[in-house]
Amino acid sequence: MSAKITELDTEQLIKDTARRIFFGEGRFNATTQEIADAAGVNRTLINYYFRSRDNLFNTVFEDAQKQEHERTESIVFSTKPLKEKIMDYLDLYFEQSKEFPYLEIYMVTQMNQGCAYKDHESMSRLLDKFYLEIAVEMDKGNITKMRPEQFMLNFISLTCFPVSMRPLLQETMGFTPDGFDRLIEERKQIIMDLLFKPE
Amino acid sequence: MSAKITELDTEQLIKDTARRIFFGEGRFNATTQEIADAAGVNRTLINYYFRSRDNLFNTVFEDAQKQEHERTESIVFSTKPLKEKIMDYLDLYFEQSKEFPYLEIYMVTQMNQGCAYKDHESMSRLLDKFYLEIAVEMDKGNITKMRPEQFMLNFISLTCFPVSMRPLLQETMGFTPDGFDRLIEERKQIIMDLLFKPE
DNA sequence: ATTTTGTTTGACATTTTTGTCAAACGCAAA
DNA sequence: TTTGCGTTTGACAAAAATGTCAAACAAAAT
Repeated sequence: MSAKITELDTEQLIKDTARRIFFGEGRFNATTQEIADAAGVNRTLINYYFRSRDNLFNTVFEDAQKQEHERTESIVFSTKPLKEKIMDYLDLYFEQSKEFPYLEIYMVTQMNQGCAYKDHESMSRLLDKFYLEIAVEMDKGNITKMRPEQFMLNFISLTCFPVSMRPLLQETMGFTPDGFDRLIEERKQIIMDLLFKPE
Repeated sequence: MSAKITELDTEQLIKDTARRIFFGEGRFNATTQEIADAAGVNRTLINYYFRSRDNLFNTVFEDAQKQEHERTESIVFSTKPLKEKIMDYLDLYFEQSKEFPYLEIYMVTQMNQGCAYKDHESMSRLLDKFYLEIAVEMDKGNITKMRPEQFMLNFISLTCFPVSMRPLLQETMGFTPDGFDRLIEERKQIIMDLLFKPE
């Protein structure tokens, strides 16, 4: 019944390192050895704390999923008007994408390998709330009328794609890392202008 | 000096199968055994025709890159007006995405693992041409003024993201496969309306 | 000081995946 | 028929990655 005080929990250290390698560096099939090395621990500890490699992967995956969900929830269920919520989300997303640019892509590949989404319940509550607010703004004439799902897709696409596909886009479109950062920063305003009608 | 007439070239069959597994099913770390099985050939043939697994992967990757590039080129360098080019691209993209939804994601992960983009030369010619046409339309007042790169990003994001992230979106947003197909089909018009000002 | 408990380690076993090779095969040319 | 040649195969070797285990260790509890 200890819990080691000397340094940060080894278990957490392994998780953090794995997360960085997966979502930060995009090295989705890093070996347990590589993760252990990066964390500066013995590889066997991965088995000690997480039975198997698969288990570590799932744990890290689910943690990230949960965290992202919570952050989104706290924005969507705040009392601010929709427009501000969307700006908040843009800030949050572009910020976290600096640390973990590959998170969504990883989720897609996982999703595809039979890893189902966990919390349908709360996700659909979140979507319902969001769709409702969108519909209201459409009635007020602040947003072009369309199915709320389409608005949602527009919003997410414009926000996430440049971040998720950054390596590809940066390479093919011929940007320097700095240049691309500036491009992303500029996008906040451009996205808002696309989503909402001018006043 | 034969070239086997009985059935399609084995070499091509392997390539096609690998392509389907990578880009069609998103199983990016399929083993050579799995690919051979899917193609209905002996695994050793992969080594016979493509020396190594890596070599097969690269070949398939470069072929796809080249093919996509050619198709894009033929649209961008056609004589049609910009608006029609963009509609053509939407059609092309949504069509091919039915067969290979994971192509872009695969490229991103590859890109990240040190696989550089090949044909910078012709890509930048293509982009220049495109940017020029966009600028002209902006002057005419048909497109909201912004950096052409941003317009490009908007266009690609709106088009590619829903396709690339389909497994994730479908799952989290609670769509049936058919429902999502309809959503995608509806998007063509929605994207056009977002990109161009109403006449 | 000794025991206990949770952690860490290295050596080893197992499993998975890839690569090699000689022999078999089938077909067309000599 | 036989020879030559590209293709195909299964058995085997090698490599890479994961998982297990007993023993060492270190710190707290007795």
